Amino acid sequence: MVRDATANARLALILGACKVKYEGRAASKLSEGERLVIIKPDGTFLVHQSSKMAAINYQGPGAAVTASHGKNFLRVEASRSKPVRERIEVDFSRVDYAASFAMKDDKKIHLFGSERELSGLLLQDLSLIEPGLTPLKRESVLSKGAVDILARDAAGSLVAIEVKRRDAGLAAVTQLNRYVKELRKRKGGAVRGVLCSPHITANALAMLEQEGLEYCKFEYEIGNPSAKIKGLEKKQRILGEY
Amino acid sequence: MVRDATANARLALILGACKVKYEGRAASKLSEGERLVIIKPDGTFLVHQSSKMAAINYQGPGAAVTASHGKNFLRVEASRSKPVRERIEVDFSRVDYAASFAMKDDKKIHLFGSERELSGLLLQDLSLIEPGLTPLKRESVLSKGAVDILARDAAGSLVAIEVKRRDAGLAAVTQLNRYVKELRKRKGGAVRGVLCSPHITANALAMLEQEGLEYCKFEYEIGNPSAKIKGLEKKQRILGEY
DNA sequence: ATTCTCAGGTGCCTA
DNA sequence: TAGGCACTTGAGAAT
Repeated sequence: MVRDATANARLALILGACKVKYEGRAASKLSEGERLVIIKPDGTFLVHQSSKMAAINYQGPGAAVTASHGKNFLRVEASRSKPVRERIEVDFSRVDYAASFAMKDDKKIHLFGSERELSGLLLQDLSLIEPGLTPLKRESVLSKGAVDILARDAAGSLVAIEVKRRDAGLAAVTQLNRYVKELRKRKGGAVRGVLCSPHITANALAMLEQEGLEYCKFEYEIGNPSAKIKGLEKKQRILGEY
Repeated sequence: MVRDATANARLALILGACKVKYEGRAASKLSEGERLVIIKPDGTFLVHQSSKMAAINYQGPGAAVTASHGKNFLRVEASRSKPVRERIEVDFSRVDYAASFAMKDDKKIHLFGSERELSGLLLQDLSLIEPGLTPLKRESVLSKGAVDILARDAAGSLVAIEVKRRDAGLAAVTQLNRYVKELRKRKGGAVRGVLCSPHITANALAMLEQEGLEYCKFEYEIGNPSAKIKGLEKKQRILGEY
């Protein structure tokens, strides 16, 4: 069944008691228990336990799957050579269910409320952040990463805006700081940095202020087929250093 | 079947043609196609397409699953209220397979080669990084995050060591930089920062050097039941600023 | 409950 | 291919 499934790009399901061994980027051992093994038409190989979202062992698209069996056991293996040589070995002592299915699905998901979408909404009306802001560029690529929004303020300063769809933490602040520093070095002149998110952690806010960056809180509502910026609240700072 | 499975903490599998709608932290729509729906005993709800590792729609442990049907359709819903109110709706126009299974598995995976393990190995012999290093603390907690290893060098300087099990990028450098800056502020005196990883990106190395931090490359081998540090190669720097 | 970091992260996109 | 980053990130640990 497994051989037929992999040969004909069908979905294979195996449920039963098994041990699992993995060696590759890391290594793992999982002693006997009941698990669900999923082999997708594209070679994706998943071993699921009875709880949690993530597969406990896995192999990405393109894995080579082989199966062998004796009188009282079934062994299924999955291996690939990229990103490194990896191998999963599943040894079933008992199979409760095994079958394969054709599975046709070329549909792509439409996701609303992504950071990219929010960034686009903000770009359409930068006055929400501050009056007098003129949009310059979206996703402006620097040598290290890309600024979500690049704008110019009423005083002529460059403004780098980083958007986060959820909590902004320390990483968001250092990320923005990197962009601002590179822009100052490359373009010279005054460059401001504004972090926009629905929430920021206390540590992140402290660091942000210490670095001379600014924060702008916003809320959004996920409607259909899009998201809406509901409100903005600017954390005002005295910008003496500019 | 679904009701029985959720009531008795059994695994349920449904395979068929369906549309999927999601609304919660974000929102999504997926038009008709053949998918595999997995409902785990703990409430985990997964919708898998025919390719890729990740579930295209999902709900974590604790989701409430309900099912309803008419003559020509089956609707399965999953919802939860944390972290926010969320809901997935799967509408089947055709069911190819549906069944539930008991699934007992309390085994925990043993993983080898984690960052924590590597960090522990390095701690056991810091001379691998540099002669004269004395271990002070593992996972030393600062106000913002925790340093992997804290040590003192031959000259009496504090050394913050950040370990990455694979590629170190810009984020790793800013992370280490944060720790070093906080240690300098809190403890005063000379504080060095060393990033240890098997690989570092060119940008990250440039930034690291510009910030006055150091890099130490290492390789490791995943044996069984553990990992071994194979070799280390120190990127020497003149530390005039200390 | 908040915040932080790791993950065999995965997946996406761009130079 | 390499690198930078978002993700309905998930999951765990510490405060």
